[in-house]
Amino acid sequence: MDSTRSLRLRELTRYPVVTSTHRIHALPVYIQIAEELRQNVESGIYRVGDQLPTEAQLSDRFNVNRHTLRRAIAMLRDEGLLRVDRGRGTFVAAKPIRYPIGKRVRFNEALKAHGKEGGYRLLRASEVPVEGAVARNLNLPVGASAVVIERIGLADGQPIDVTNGYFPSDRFPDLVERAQNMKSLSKLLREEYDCDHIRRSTCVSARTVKPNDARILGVPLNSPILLVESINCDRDGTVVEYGVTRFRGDSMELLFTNS
Amino acid sequence: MDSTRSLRLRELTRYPVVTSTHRIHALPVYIQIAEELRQNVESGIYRVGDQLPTEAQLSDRFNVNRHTLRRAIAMLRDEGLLRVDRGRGTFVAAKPIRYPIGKRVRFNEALKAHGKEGGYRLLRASEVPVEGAVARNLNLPVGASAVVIERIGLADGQPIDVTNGYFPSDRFPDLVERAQNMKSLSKLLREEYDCDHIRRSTCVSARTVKPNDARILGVPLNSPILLVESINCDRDGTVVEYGVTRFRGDSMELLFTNS
DNA sequence: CTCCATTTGTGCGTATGTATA
DNA sequence: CTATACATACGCACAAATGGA
Repeated sequence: MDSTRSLRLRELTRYPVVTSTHRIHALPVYIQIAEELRQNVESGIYRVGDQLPTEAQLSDRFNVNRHTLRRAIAMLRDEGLLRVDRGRGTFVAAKPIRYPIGKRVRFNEALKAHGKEGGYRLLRASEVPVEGAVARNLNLPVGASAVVIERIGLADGQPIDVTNGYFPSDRFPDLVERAQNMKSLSKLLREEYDCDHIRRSTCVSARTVKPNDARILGVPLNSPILLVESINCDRDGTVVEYGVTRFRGDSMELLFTNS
Repeated sequence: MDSTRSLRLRELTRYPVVTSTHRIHALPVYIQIAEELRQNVESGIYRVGDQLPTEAQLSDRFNVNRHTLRRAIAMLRDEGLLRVDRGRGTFVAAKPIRYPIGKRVRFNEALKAHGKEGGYRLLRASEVPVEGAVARNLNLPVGASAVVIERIGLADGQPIDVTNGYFPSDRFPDLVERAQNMKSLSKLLREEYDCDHIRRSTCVSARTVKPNDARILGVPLNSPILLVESINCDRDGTVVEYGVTRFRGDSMELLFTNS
């Protein structure tokens, strides 16, 4: 049998009709199938969360052995397009939220670009004495006072990240009280404290989630997270926030562009 | 017993002498101890890889209960400064390599800044037909030819990352052959192909390592990695490389700055 | 709870086309 | 040319997980 034949598609009406205008001949069949399925997802035939036909059905539709089809599925699973649940089926994976990192901190805007409703849930707002990395990055002596604001970032109600933001107490008087009912932190800083809140540096590494964060984010233990340390400044360059954010690794991408 | 007393240090000559100029009074003892130890590490009294005194010795030195000392150790362990091996001891953890992400791709320079010798090991250089994300990002039709260069990034001989770089074949003729004995990829592109290799965008997410990468990087399965997709352009803005890099999460930080 | 159908995961054997020495 | 190694594809069987009766 010819192992590099092109696809012979048995086009069943029950399944999305496949375009046959751009037939590919030289590529392995499993890659051709992956491309077909990718197109099906990108063109909206299968939408996020949808269950794909079973492996048996798909291998029938593409007229290939189940192994061949599984290899195509595996490719798309590896690149994050599909999610395969043993015993349940194959589903279109939720696209990771792409968060562009620029000078401004625009979390809600990034979510809206994905058609999601952003939001925060305040866990804690209190004054603490600074130490370690917090003291160092805020340029405060150890033991000085800072306001820590711990909050969960939500996308359509689902937890996406946990952030501990540290603000120098003397720059932001009464921040603890004012943070209680805020809707947007950027807005609060801008309107109440005349602070522009510009991102100076962002340091990214990968870790495994800690038990407490796993509980908050609703992910299993040993899940990967993006650990992001950000230093945000005022217009005059003084540091106004040292933030430590733990993003869910599976549903978040940080995009840095050189415009 | 006063839980917020300051440190009363029994300064033993066997241990590094502690500065007593900046006595702190209001902070919890375990934080004061953590600050002391952090200072000890930062000032070079304990160096990377050194074993700290045992918990018993340290609790004796700081005149506190072992539980109090352990809490200080835990803080420093959680923030990555120390590494605690059950049954062996406590050690100063290797500092993560901070890799500044700018317009230019300067991996070796980043390593030299950490006093490490950079290097590459070529795993594969071959021509492949493109599909999926590679085709999309290189703006090539599915099935077109690209050169894939798979290489391990080394710091002092230790694997730090695995990168698959995809280059359009027609822009880089004979790249497969020329890549065999190259020392620097940037240099090769610049000198042989008159290509400037400027970073356009960098997309970061966190994943768990795949078995093959775990073997290459020498990390256990389920370790977190930084998955970095980068798109690099020529002077004229055409895409010349689509790269997928998997960094060890524990020993690498990516630093993005808004200059 | 057990039982069972459905669905994905894994292993082995076979065959063929492609690339290389 | 042969010999070898590798990638691709198919067929069959069973294990493991899920979910409903």
